[in-house]
Amino acid sequence: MAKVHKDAVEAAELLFELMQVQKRLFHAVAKEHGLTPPQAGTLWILTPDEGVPMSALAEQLMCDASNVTGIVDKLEARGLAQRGQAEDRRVKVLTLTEAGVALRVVMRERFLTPPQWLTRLSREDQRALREILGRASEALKQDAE
Amino acid sequence: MAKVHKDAVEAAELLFELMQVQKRLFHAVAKEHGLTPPQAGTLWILTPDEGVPMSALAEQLMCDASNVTGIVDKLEARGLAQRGQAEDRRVKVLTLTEAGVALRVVMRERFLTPPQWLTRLSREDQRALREILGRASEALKQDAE
DNA sequence: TATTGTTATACTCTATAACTATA
DNA sequence: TATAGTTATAGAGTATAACAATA
Repeated sequence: MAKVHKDAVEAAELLFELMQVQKRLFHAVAKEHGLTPPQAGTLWILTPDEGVPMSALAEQLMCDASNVTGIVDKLEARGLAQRGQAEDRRVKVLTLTEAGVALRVVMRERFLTPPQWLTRLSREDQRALREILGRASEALKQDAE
Repeated sequence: MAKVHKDAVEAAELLFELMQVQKRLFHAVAKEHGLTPPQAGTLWILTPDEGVPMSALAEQLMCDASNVTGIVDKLEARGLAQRGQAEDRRVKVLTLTEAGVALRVVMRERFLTPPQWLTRLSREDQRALREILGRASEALKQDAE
């Protein structure tokens, strides 16, 4: 087993700490719009571009497929999302309604506005952070293949 | 309002992506030990050193104080945590049992072992990441004061 | 036969409000 | 009066298992 560098351990701890801050923000933003976290998560996952099968949504929400039925029912009742038919007639694809797209934009803007702990870093730190996380993200995508 | 640099926005997006990976891991680790996420979160928050009031736990778990009662009941039933009396006799302080401390150690080791996307970064990137996140974390603490 | 989504069920989480015991 | 924790209640999330429709 490869030796894990001390910097990696400390970076992981710090990252966990900052994740808590982001999690708190996500809860707050969802609540502002009268959404529960899984409902907000669904709105986050759905794109204006293409439909998402129920099963894919379940995987991304990290829950059983049976739960997705109820969550989507509520979004559909609020007029934010809708079920559609796919080529394979067993599959139902989810899309956002116009209202859903609009709410998604608002939430994303609110949530992706960099938090203060990030904007207060120097320009150089911001740039370095973006580059390093970008490399990490690339490595992650190669794993998935 | 200060201009937000593009690097900050992209870093925030990348951070969100990596958070998903960590969230998935947390769910998995909790499940491995037969704990629900809030139960595992409580085990994470409690320390071997000092007791934590129920209200403080509720704040950290981001839920109403009334929920904490049931969550702690379950941990107590499993012999992982226990309620104790504080000086102010209205307050109940939570502490970990021996078994609770042991399980906490196992979970923390499993969770804080830096993920592959982090360990595969170069030594230089790991060090820079640790330093930058450390500065961000410091700025965060000053906010709280 | 296998897969997708749904339904049924039971348990957990969650917020709100009312209650108790302290302060 | 105010605060910490509990209880009661109702709604939402969750996993498991069984089911219908489709492949």
